[in-house]
Amino acid sequence: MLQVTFIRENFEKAAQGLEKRNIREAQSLLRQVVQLDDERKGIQLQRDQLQAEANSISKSIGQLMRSGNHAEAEKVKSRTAEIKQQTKELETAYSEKELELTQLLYTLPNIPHESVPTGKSAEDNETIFTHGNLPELSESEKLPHWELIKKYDIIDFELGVKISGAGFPVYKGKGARLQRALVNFFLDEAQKAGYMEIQPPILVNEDSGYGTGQLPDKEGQMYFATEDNLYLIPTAEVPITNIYRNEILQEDQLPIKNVGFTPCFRREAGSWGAHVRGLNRLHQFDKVEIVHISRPDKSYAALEEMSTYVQSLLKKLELPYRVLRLCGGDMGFTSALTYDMEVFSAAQERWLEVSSVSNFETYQANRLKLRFRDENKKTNLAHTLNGSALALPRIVAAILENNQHADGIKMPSVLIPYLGFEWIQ
RNA sequence: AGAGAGUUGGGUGAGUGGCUUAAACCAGCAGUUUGCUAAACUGUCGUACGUGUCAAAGCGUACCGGGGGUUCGAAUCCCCCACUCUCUACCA
Repeated sequence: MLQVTFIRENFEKAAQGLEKRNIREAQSLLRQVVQLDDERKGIQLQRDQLQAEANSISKSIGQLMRSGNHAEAEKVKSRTAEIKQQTKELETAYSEKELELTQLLYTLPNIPHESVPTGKSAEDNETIFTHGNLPELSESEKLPHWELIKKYDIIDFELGVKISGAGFPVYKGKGARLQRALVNFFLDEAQKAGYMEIQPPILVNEDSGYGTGQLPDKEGQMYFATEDNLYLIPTAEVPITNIYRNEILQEDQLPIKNVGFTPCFRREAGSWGAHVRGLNRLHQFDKVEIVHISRPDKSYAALEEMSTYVQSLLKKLELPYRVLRLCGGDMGFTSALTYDMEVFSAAQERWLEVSSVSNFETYQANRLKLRFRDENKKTNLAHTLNGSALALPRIVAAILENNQHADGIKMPSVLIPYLGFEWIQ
């Protein structure tokens, strides 16, 4: 969530930022924040002073008791009743005010970076880079991936329905090998690029959900194990970033670069439609995720590094792609700047999002209490960033569609050492 | 899953209702001494919010696994929860 001190010191900038996200009444919402915080401070001052008085009375009672002056002690005691009552009231008022403030802050998204274009929807996103030529398939060799996987019997949706339900495909034979090859390729590349590999839990507790911002708003998106109060992760971002929750890092530990492979689980309630056939949207899918923890002054350089890295993967896989800078209306709630990487899927003739790389600045770190100690030994909130590198299903869809021939599908050469075969036939 | 024992600062670890402002030691940091290293000595050493200030120092409040309660006063007593260890059971 946003920091109140930031809002106080950058009121106009914050208001303009929220307006870029099409939030009406941004000024008035921010004024409310400042006012609630003022009220909170006022109550805290009264409460603390009263508490100080109570503490000193208690101490004097202790001294009287020790010196055996019980009568005097009893006398002083009687005076504490009123203070106690008042303290209790102030304590309650303080908690209420703090809760009210927090709840208001939870409703405010991150302030977009100045380079974020204004806009309402995905149509207003800015294409900043395009790479590769769009493949031209003949009409006879233009099967969408949901037909190709049947033709070659490599991914089975019906079987998934039998075992689990819609959106839980079963990967078979060369389909399963392709999954494993991609995961290993992505992890090896990340290691070469200086990332430390993490294998995190894929069930997380409530605190972790709040830390990275999935809670309180998006609990409907996560599967929940009620018996144990644990959520199935929607992305490895959650467990990996929460490693650093409530930590004060030393400056020489930064930047932190982690990579993790996990399955991801999303309920996707109510988001099914014409465009989500086949591998385009699933309840369970595999993803390799990269996470950076950075000094504030280095975080945008880190974002560019991540973007370049993700693009290098797409180039090696020989997939045509484009990079979008998301507009204010399409950007995720917690992000300050997001690049989406989309690959072209030749039979569907659509761009598919395969990675989303974001800088959250201090928005997550504030909830996470993720700080670092700077050269003056002061603690500051760190910046968190993450991105997919990469999400598998749509990559698989594009590889299958773009490389299809009449007699089989040719695998990208970079994967062949991992696969042990060149063609799916 | 059952029984028992635990959870105190970066680490070890004392502390069963008020001289605890959480001892002591180790590690860390700064300094003194010193051919160098080591050692010794001195000092310092938590977080958050508030207050104060140009900034700071200082001061106040809270925090001893988390939450609630008893009390004038809680690390200490009571209740709930989480986690750790040991034994038993089970299991890959």
